[in-house]
Amino acid sequence: MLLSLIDTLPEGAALPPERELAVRWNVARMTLRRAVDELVIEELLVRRHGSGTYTTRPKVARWLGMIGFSEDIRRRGMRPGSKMLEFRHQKAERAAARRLRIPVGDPIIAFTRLRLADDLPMVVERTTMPAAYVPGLQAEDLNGSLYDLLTTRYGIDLISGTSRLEPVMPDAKTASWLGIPTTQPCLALHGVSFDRRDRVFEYTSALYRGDRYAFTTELRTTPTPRADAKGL
Amino acid sequence: MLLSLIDTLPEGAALPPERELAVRWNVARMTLRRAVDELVIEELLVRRHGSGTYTTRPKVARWLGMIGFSEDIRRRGMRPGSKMLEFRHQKAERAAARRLRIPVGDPIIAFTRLRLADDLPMVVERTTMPAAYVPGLQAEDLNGSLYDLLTTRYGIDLISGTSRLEPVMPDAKTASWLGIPTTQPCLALHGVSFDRRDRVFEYTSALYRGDRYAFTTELRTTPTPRADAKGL
DNA sequence: TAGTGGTCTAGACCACTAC
DNA sequence: TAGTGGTCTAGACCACTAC
Repeated sequence: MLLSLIDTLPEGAALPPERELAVRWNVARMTLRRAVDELVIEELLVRRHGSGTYTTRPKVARWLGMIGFSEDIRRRGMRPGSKMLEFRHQKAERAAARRLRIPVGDPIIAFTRLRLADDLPMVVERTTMPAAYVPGLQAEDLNGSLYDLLTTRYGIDLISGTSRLEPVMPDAKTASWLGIPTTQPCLALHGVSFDRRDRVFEYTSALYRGDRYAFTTELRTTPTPRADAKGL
Repeated sequence: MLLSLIDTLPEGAALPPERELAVRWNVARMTLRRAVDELVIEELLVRRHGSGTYTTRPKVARWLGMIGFSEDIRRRGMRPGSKMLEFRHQKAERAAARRLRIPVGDPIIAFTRLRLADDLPMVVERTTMPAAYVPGLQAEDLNGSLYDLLTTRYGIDLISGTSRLEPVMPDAKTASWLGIPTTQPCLALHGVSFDRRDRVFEYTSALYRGDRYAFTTELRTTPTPRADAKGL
């Protein structure tokens, strides 16, 4: 019954309150909750304490290990935001071409966004991708999750990636965007994402506020290997 | 209470019936069951319908995502090294006791080591563990891999852990150990490791040279949906 | 402060096991 | 068939959200 109900709702919509559903379906609230528990584990629903229970985004493109900023912030119980700082069409110079595995001079799109969580600046993110992969992409399209956009508009799923973390000092411009002094160390994350055809789809360099954004890993040897932050 | 009880039982032993434990601990049976549920998920217990609930037998698997410094350096094709900077027996103050989940005042061992790769300083690592877990441990034993030592001498496998990464500036002493200026940002890694009994076995704080030691992750959405380097 | 999810209770009956 | 885990009930109160 829950699944049928979810089917009738748009993504992100609130379910009726647990008490109401329990009465409607003539079960105890605890019983209803156990059913909801299962769908929460399957990530079809998310609970927000004191607020409600909500449907999630479509399952096709659901990031598992690999999630974007927006989704990650949501899972942390905050509201993601985005502010476009720069958006440009340009030609790939040598470094970009090598990273993206395209010919020098091919058109690329490069943009820089300030990403926020509950309106607080968290990270400055610069993304570069071949223009041919995202025809018609406009700056205005990028005020939310890039991954969602790729999936919904272009039917593209980024299925793997590599990234590297390093500590750096921010330059003056980045520091002012993030609202921190230039003396405060940040975490730089450089990464590439691949799509199903093993194309390098995008290259990202991001500078995170180290004081606000904790990178954590959970490691387990059995039964299902969980993550692999080399160096542990 | 369940964890303590499990500690007293051999592997594969039956727990007392749920109804009995609920009465003994003065909770509703459903409440007890929820606690058992958690340990079943963690694979410390298994249920057998109509029969009972049992402690599990040790797991087969070895290190996957979780490897120590020595092993990691070897995999990178370098020669690991270690230099003891400090080694002390002391009593757990409140913070340490809470982290290690032991009573305040219990004896602990704390040591700080400089770890090298091909004789170059890479990281200053401070480890704290309950003294009772490693009887007879001497500073001289710790010139190599701690994990190897735990396995070979004490028969202990650390099977899971969590860690957190953040960018920090080194203090003067640490900077001089690492051979860097105090103006160069480093990566701090704070982590705990658990053994099979879900005991917190050790707590580590490490400061890595960001310029020499790259933290990388590889993420894949398929086939095993577990990887979870938050923030990627 | 009203409304939401989060947790717990004390009891009932079902399903399965071990004999 | 006695004893075990599995599921459900109807209610209570707590914690958090959104206003």
